[in-house]
Amino acid sequence: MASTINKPKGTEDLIGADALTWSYLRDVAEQVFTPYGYAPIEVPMFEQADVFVHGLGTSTDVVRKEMFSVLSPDGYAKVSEGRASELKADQRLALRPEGTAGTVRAAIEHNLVPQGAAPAKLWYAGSMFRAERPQKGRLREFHQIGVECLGATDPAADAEMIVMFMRYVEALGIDPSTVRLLINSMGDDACRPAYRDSVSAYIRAHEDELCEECRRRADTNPLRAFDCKNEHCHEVMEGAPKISDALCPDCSAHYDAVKRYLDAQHIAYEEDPRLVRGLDYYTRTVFEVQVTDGMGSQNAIGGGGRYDKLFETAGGRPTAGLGFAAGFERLLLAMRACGAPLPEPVHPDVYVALADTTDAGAAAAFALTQELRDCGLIVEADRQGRSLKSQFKQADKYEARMAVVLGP
RNA sequence: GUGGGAGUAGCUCAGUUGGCAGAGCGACGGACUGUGGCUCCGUAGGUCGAGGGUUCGAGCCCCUUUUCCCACCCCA
Repeated sequence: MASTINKPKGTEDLIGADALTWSYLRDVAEQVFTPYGYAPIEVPMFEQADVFVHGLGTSTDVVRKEMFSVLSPDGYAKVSEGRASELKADQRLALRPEGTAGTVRAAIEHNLVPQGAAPAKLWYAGSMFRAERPQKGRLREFHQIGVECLGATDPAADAEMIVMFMRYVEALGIDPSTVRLLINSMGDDACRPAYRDSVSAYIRAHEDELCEECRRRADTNPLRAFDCKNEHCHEVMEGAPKISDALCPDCSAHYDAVKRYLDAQHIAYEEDPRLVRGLDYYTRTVFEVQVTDGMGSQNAIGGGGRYDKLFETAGGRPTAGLGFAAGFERLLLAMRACGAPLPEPVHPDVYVALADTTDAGAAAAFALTQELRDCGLIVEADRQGRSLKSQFKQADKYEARMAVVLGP
């Protein structure tokens, strides 16, 4: 509507049913995750920018062009005076674009995974920020529910997390026939660099057949060429070396074990050698859950994987980790598309209608509404001086179970 | 960041070649009713996203801008 002040592009006011649903998704998450030993954690919505820059990687789109940078007040003063180069690390902040980097920072800072201790299993729900052009299923401030399992190296942890994710999707009532789970292994330090080089070499050998973007990727991020939407690139990349053939023995054994655990739990999955998570911290297992109905072009409702190098990158001691995040807005699209149950607004048990408009009558009605609420009932009453007739209409609109009339 | 579409009443949308700003639903008041729901009568509600231009006259044509939607890209 005509207004001089608009909400920022790509943000959303969560009102009414949507606000209820966000809270519902958190409640269901807590119900599903708690038996797996997960406990809630809340970390800041902004961190020193370096937490994300170093954590996610400087070559990622998220860091290169999607971060909301924030300056501390003294940092802002420096930039205003043209002394941006003098900014200190704690003056360059950023709104969190995802939850893992901040959680790992907190885990290191508070030593959440002491040597020899059991894994720290954490879940969170909150806003994330990425400065992308909004579209269906994609906002600049969006909501994620995420989990991180820190300190577990065993492939059973990977499988357990995937099972837990699928249970969550199921608990939300998303039609399983529209859901598919994609998995892949990205290897580790022992095998990925060599694989990366071989893909890079393959791209150079087929330069004539690939789009400009993919040719550029040969240097920057060759694995991303697998994700190219261009049909012809897609075909050409079919012939590229497969990561599954390039995994080192350890990674291969780990990946096989994950698949065996999933098989044993009858979790259906598709191996997708082209699945490349866009954040640099992933190693070994990566996975993505897609939904086919109602999603527009953003069909991934969630994804994640293992990040065994992130702790070291962030300045901690070597610690294994894995996690996933699911997007609230996308889960909601999927739930709506298949008619999954959504929370509904509550209706009053009682509507107190006032026929006696004397001060004494009003006081009696006021006292009654409070008394009924103190008994645990949901009670509505008119606060606009409506006529009795109008009060009945209101009671009807509220879908109150009964009306109490006070007066002659 | 690059494309395409859109913005008119609370909501969904009409609005012809440029000629008094419209409908349905909703809201509010009333009639009827065994106080609501049905039906009927009535009332209110608009900076036509914003700014500029052309014109005797602009919701309509031109320019600028902004927001939303969809797609690319990327990801949740």
